[in-house]
Formats: sequence, structure tokens, C-alpha cells
Amino acid sequence: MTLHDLAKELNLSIATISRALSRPEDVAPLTRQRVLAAVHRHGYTPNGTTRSLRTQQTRTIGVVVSDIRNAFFAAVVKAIEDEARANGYTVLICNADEDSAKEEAALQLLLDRKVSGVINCSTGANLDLLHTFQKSGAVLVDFDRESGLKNLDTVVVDNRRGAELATEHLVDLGHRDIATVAGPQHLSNARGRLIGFQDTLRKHNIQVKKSFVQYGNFRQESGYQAAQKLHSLRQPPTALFVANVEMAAGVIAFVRDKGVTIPQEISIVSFDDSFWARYMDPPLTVVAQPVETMGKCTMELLLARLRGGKPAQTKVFMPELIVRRSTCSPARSPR
Amino acid sequence: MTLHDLAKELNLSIATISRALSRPEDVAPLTRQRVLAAVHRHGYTPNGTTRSLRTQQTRTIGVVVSDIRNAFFAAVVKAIEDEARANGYTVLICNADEDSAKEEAALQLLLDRKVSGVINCSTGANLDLLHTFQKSGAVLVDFDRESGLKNLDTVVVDNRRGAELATEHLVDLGHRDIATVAGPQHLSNARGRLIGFQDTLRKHNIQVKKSFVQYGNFRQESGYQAAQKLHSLRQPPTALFVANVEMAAGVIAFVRDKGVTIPQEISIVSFDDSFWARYMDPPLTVVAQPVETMGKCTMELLLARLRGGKPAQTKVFMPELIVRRSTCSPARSPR
DNA sequence: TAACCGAATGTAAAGTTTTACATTGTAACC
DNA sequence: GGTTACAATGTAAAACTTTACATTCGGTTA
Repeated sequence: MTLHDLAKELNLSIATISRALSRPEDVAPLTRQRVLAAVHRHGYTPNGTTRSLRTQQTRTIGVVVSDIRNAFFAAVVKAIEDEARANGYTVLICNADEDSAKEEAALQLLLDRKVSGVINCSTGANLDLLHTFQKSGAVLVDFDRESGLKNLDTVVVDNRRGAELATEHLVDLGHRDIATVAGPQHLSNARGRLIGFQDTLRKHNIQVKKSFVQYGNFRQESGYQAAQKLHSLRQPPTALFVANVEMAAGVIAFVRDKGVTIPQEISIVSFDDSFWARYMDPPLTVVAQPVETMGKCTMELLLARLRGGKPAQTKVFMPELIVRRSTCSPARSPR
Repeated sequence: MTLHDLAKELNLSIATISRALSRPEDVAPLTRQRVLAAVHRHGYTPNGTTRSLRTQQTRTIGVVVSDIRNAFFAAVVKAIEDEARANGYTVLICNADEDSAKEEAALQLLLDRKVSGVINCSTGANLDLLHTFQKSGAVLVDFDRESGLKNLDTVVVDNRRGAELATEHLVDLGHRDIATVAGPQHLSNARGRLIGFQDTLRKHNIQVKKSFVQYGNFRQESGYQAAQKLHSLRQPPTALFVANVEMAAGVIAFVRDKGVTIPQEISIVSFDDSFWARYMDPPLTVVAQPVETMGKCTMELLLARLRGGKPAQTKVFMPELIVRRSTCSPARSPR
């Protein structure tokens, strides 16, 4: 059922039908009624594809996240979507799995679809594609990580500060053998978290052992492996700062497999909070990001940009340490 | 940058450019090379919107779920998306929040977008809209709940069996005062779970008290409220079967707020498993669904349907009881 | 009554791609 | 050499909507 069909049925021109739907005041009341009745009778819906073609805008925002099952991203996406929908935009979610090839595929898809904007949790690769986006007139926003591109809005948490908060907390408890499961260093957030960790230790004159810095890829399995490596060390750490929830999940899986007790044998503090962190055994001490606010803000910036005007800006949100029970003073006294 | 622009630049017709990209063998090797070079040089991407218009297919599948933050749906969506992408389809995710008005908006959006198919976790309202979909030629699949429509593929878990498993487990432990936090009864899965619960109790000659059946809406807050009501009963239950994870989260939040101990004071078994359930305090006894398999299967059915042929079918998956430590025998002896 | 006005409706173009059909040019064959 | 055949490319229509501009027609004004 198209405008054409309706026009024929009602003996009107397609223009009149179109107008009856989009600018009711431009059409005689009686005509409008007839049109509306027919539309309803046939369950007609304008073809969004064609409208996009004609109006040259898809009113769609692409969001590239690493994994929608990750509670952090799920929450962000929800916030983004609510805000988008409220403004008449649709959100297209793509999983990149922290894999630059998949990210490329996702971006290519969004490019094909001529989205109005992209919220990118970049792997840092694919700069060329992102650049193509900008040239195409799409609005780009970096979220969670900085792609390194110029002239785009950026929404991040203060990663160094978050790591400081976490590390400081461990040091305060008396730990000296503190390790970290860091994220991939090509990501700005992972770098920030590692630097915050290292700086804090140095500030307290604690040597940063190389073996105490394990690198993961922000995904669960890598957390498991990192924990494994740390555990097999001659002198394992008494405390651990994990750079994101997913890896923390992996760490916890390993620790449980091994029967290591938290926090007595190892204190754990992780970046990112989630509903479950609170009810875990033991409840997890975490560095929480204001997820909903950040998601909403991201979309607001994007929409503002779309409406034109405003120059690009960077919003840095403050993380918060939530002390629960996965951290305590070390059993063996510090050397 | 459009075909037109490229054509002008290369002094070819748009048809040739189009062919060079979509059916390389129909074009002279040299020409193809020239085209490819230009395409690459300009970062040209065919306009997906227009292509959809021309080919009359969007290669997009809409998925309507209640909340993407719900671990069950997050996992399902991931599985669906992977399978879709592997087959050249894009997935459009919509949140309905178990709210029929929001579901309507979501379906309307998908209708506008002329999606090729819809995977619907229906609230059961909006049958008319779903019907419009079918008339429009889109393929519909019911997931998790049955909309009641005829002639569509359906993927569900055996809800009665799941509830039986859970309830039987509680009865076996010696519980007689068993309550349930049921889902909204207009949803087929919620009905199945309640019936399985009731039948099992009856089978064991246990009276099903009215006050022991609390109804929630499958969302967290309603779990909290239901727990509250059960807790305030003169004679509270010693065991509880919760009909989904989200409500279980609410129940746990309440139970913790009140300082009630699990499982000593109350045994809890919930529908749906998640990574965290295992590491909670105590680890949660659950009825698990084969989430990934179900998600993948759903998409496979949909794609098969899209390719034509196959009549609609219903796949019922078997749930599995995973006993962890949130259930034990009751402290007070059964009356 | 002629001229004009405005409301209601119609006409047609544009947006970009795909593809059936048409055209061109060249090589092969008799 | 003229016909055939085929490969390469071109032409133009179609997909459906929005919208600038054009037309129609009843009524108002001088």
C-alpha cells in the first residue's frame, strides 16, 4: 500500500494524501478525514526508506560498542536510546567485540546506512573510516575512549582519577604488593587507568613491578588469564586493581576456581559498577561511573551538534569509589 | 559522492559503475579497476537507503525486547545479531519495557522502516499491529512469549517444565510454605511458569495459598514489592520461586535490605541464569535456558522463512535446573 | 463585471540505485 | 565482405515520498 494506491482509491493526488498526513492544516478538513480513514483502514505507513531518500536524512544514530552483554554498555545504550527516541531518532547498535576488524565492518555498515551520527567506543583503529564519516557530514562522538580525531564531541570518565581512587584505597589499607589487570594500551581509557595506577604507587614510593602489570583486552577470558598469571607468580600480589567489569568477571571466575578467598587472600577493586556487584560474594568494591548521565549527555551533545552551531566539546565525568567488601588489609604484613 | 559523480569523473555511465561494484564479471577488467580505484579514492559507499528502495528489501530485522539491560535479553540479542550479521542482515533493537504503549511505538517504528522481519517478545497487546506486519509481507517470529497469532515461528522454553523443576526442587528439600513471584498473566511464559508451579504443589498435596502468589511485571521493582508483601505476611513462606531474573534481582535487593538470610530463612530459586548468579552471595539456584542456542535458532527460523518454503513451526527448548546455594531445607519443620 | 485573492488540490521533479533493454563495436565465420 | 554473435557500455524506467510551483475555482472588492 503506497500513497499512489491511496490516491487512486480516494481520487486524489498523491500530494494531497501526503499533505493530509504531514501538514494537516494545508488540506480541507473533510479531505483529511477521508484520507485518515483510508490510511487507518489499510494500515498504511509511509515508507521510511523513501522518506529518508527524499529528505536526505535517516534520523538514525549508530552506536558501536564492544559487547552489549557488558553491563556497562548495556546501561549506556539504554540511556542513549531513550534520549534518541525522545527526539525522534532511531539507534542502530553494533557489536565490535573490541576487535578492529569487526569494528570496521560495523562502521562500514553504518556508512552504508547513511546514519546521521555515530557514537563510537573506538578501538582506535579505523581512523580512516571515521574520517570518511566526518567528510560525509555525519556527526561523530567519542564515548568512553578517545579515537584521537579532532573536532568531535567526547564523553569520558576521568580514568586516571578513577584508578587513583582505587589504588589509593588499596594503599591506604596497607597493601604494597598491588597488581593490576590493565586494558589494551591502544585505548585511551586503558592508558589512563594504568597511568593513574602507576602514578599512585610511585607517589607512595611503591615500586611498580613489571610482572604486576598484566594486560588484557577488556574481555572476560583475558581477565581469567591475567589472574592465572598473577597467581602463578612466586610472590603473588595481595591486592588487585582490574580495569573493567568484564575482566573482573574473569578474574573472579579464576579466583573462585582456585578457591582463593576474597578479600583475605586477595583484595579486588574493579572499574565499573553493576547491580550485581553489590550482591556478590563478597560485594565488590568498585569505581563507579555515572553511566546513565553519561549516556544521556552523549546523545544530547550529538543532537545539539546535529542541529548545528555548538563547537565540539569534551565532557569528563567524575568516577566514584564505592567501598564494599572485596577489599581489606593484607594478611601478611607489608615487607 | 554518488554513482553520478563517479560516472562523470570517469566518463562512464552510472550503470557501468554500478555493475563494476555488484557484478564485476559483467564489466571489462580495466574498467573495473578504474572504478574501484575511484571508489576507493573517494571513499564512496552505495547509498543503502536507495538500494533498499530499489530492491524493495531492507535486509533489516527488528527485535523487540523488554529491556536490553536484562542479562537474558542481552545474551539473546547478541546471539541473534551474530547470526543475522553472518547472513548479511542488520538488527534493529527496540526496548519495550514490558509496556504495551512502548511496544506499539517500537512496532510502528519497525513498520515505518519496512523491516524484513520481526522477532517479537510480545506483551500480547498490539495484535492488530502484528497483523499489519504479516499483511505487509514481513516475517514474524515469537520469542520467549507467544503472541497468539497464527502462522508464525515460535521459539520458547518449556516454561511449565522449568517451573516444575524449580518447585519440585523446593518440595524435595522439605518446603511446604512455598510462594512465587509470578509474571504478568497476559504473557504466555508467565502463565506457564505459574501453572507449572501450582501443578507441582497440587501434585504434592500442598495447598496453593492465594497470598503466596504475588504478581509482578517482570521488572526489578515489582520483585522488590512482591518480596515486601510476602515478608509482611503473618506466616511468610520458607521458599520462593521467582519467575525471572529481573524480579529476582528485586527480591534479593529487598531481602538484603531486611537482613534476611538466604537460604536459612528463605530459599530462593529463580528462572534465568546469568554469569553473576554463580558468584552471588549465596550463589543462586536457577532454572537456566539455553540462551545462545535459542537466539541462534530464532534467527535461523526467521531467515529460513524469509527464503521461503518451510511452514511455520514451534521450537520448545528444555530448561535445566542448576542447584547452587540459595536453596536448602527449611529451618522450621513443615507443618 | 473585471480583476484579484486565497484556499484546495494537482503536476512534476528530485533523491540514488538497480536492471531490463538498447546500442555500439569488434572478432569470427562462411 | 557481409553477416552473426558476443562483449562492453549506455539509456531509461522504476522504486515512493516530499515539496516547489502551477492550476482551479469560489468568492470578494472596486
